[in-house]
Amino acid sequence: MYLVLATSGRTLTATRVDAAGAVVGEPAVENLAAFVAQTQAAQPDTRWVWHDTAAWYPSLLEARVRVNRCFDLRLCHAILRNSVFTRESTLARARAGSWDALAQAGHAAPVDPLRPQHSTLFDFDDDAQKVADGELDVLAEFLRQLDAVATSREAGRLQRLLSAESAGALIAAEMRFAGLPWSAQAHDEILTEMLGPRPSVDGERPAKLQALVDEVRLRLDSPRLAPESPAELLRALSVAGIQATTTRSWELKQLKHPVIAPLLEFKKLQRLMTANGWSWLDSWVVDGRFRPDYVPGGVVTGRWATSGGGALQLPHLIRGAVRADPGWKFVVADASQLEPRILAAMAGDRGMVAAGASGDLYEGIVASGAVDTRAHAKLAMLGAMYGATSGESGRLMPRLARAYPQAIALVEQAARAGERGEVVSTQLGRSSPPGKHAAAYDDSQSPAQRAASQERGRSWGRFTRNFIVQGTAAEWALCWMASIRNRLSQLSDNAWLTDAPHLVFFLHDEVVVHAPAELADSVAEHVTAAAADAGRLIFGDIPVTFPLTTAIVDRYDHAK
DNA sequence: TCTGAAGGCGCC
DNA sequence: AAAGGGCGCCTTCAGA
Repeated sequence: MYLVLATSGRTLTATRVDAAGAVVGEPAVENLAAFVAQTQAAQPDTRWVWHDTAAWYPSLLEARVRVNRCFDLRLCHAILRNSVFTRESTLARARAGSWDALAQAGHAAPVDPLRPQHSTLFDFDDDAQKVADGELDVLAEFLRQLDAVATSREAGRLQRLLSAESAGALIAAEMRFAGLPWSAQAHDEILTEMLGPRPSVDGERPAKLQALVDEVRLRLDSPRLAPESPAELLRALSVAGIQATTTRSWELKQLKHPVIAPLLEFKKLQRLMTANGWSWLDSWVVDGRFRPDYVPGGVVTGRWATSGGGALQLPHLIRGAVRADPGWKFVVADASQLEPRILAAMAGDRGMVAAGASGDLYEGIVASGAVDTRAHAKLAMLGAMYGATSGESGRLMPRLARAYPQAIALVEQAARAGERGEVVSTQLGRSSPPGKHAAAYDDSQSPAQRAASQERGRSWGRFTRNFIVQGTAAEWALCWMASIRNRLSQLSDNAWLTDAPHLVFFLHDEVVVHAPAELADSVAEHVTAAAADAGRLIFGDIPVTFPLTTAIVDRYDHAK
């Protein structure tokens, strides 16, 4: 049963819709949170339909009401609009409209971490709500989406994708609500240890950073050098007789000169301070919690993005600041070699699936005799999935193609399709954006123009090659998290979200659950079982395994 | 003085 | 060691 929520003027409407898309009731709603809670108590499998989870759900969570299942029309519209599986649908063939604008806008507005994103449901300053009120017909859009799925030859896959995408939206809102436990004191200790004490004057360098600057200036005989300026640094290096074309660390690493070591150290610490230093701490950690702004579906491949706080780039250097509450633990789990396993399963490559069965896919590839070392196996796989053409990775790739012809053929086909300007799709039916870079042979082009156009085509081919793997891995991760969420809420039997085990962090192929210590073992078992659930949801019963590395720890940096 | 591109680097 | 996919964020720097 679906319940479609919408605002009309200042009133709230709810429309009950059955599985076939027929309207079967319009219950009156006085208080949304109470309505949701009561409805779910009577019918736990109700699926709430709304235009944007990020607009509706935070205020429900503030009222201590969780939603079991939802249908996020904004995210699902973006999928159905592009998918080759719904190409012929009314929804896909319609002219661009306000739902496309909403999907495109995402929720790009920067978020003030000190305040919830939407203080009330009727905050008419919010763009998404304005659109909802003025131009979006929520019920009509929902029926169009149901129709697009029902008329598709791949309705089952799409249903699973839309359901996983929507569950992801709920999880993102819940993780932001709960926050990642963060010790500001531990963070400050890390910074103090590495950089020196926090300067009392703004703009002043911490002692250890200043000492490195002094040493760099001395070694380059350049007393006023500002080493954070690439242009200045390049000039100073040149004067000192060092031939560098850029100031990138990996290029500097090749060079032999007394300035290189302190310079690299300076760059590392400078990066730490500007990206995750004291000012980051001040703006993103409040009351012992880091609340990043996740953006589900923010990447074309279906991966999540973030729009503040940089949660998906959290450096290993500061993960020691992530501390479980007293009496609680973190259950940290990451999927081993997720993308190669996804590729093996998508291609139905029995050899590669078998290579992964023992637990370490790369060792399995070595054991098959295709390459000689684990490092080479990894390099060759990365080359296959990213489209390496040169270097060691490019040289190793052909050996992989001989050993695992089906898996390699799948990514090669995706690359060729992209080069021809065609669309490719993930396992559940998220399609790549239309290609603009089909290699065209035009006699009027100069050889240089033709070469440039071919390179654009190849570049788009590398994108589509990677798209099918990265996108399907993202689907696996969404299914994994959705299953974890379901299992955890059953485990905790109606306890409120943050009083029971709950997801607090997600990083593409890795999750962190914050759990009371006595439940940690049980949570770890459910997280492992959920990985098997995800494999079945996406690939059915083929015998592919998705092993996890799991740890129960007090601090995130102790997980590996 | 503001804005957008580019350099650089963190994560997967 | 560093070619190949996807990002976000901070800084510098050039141009309006």
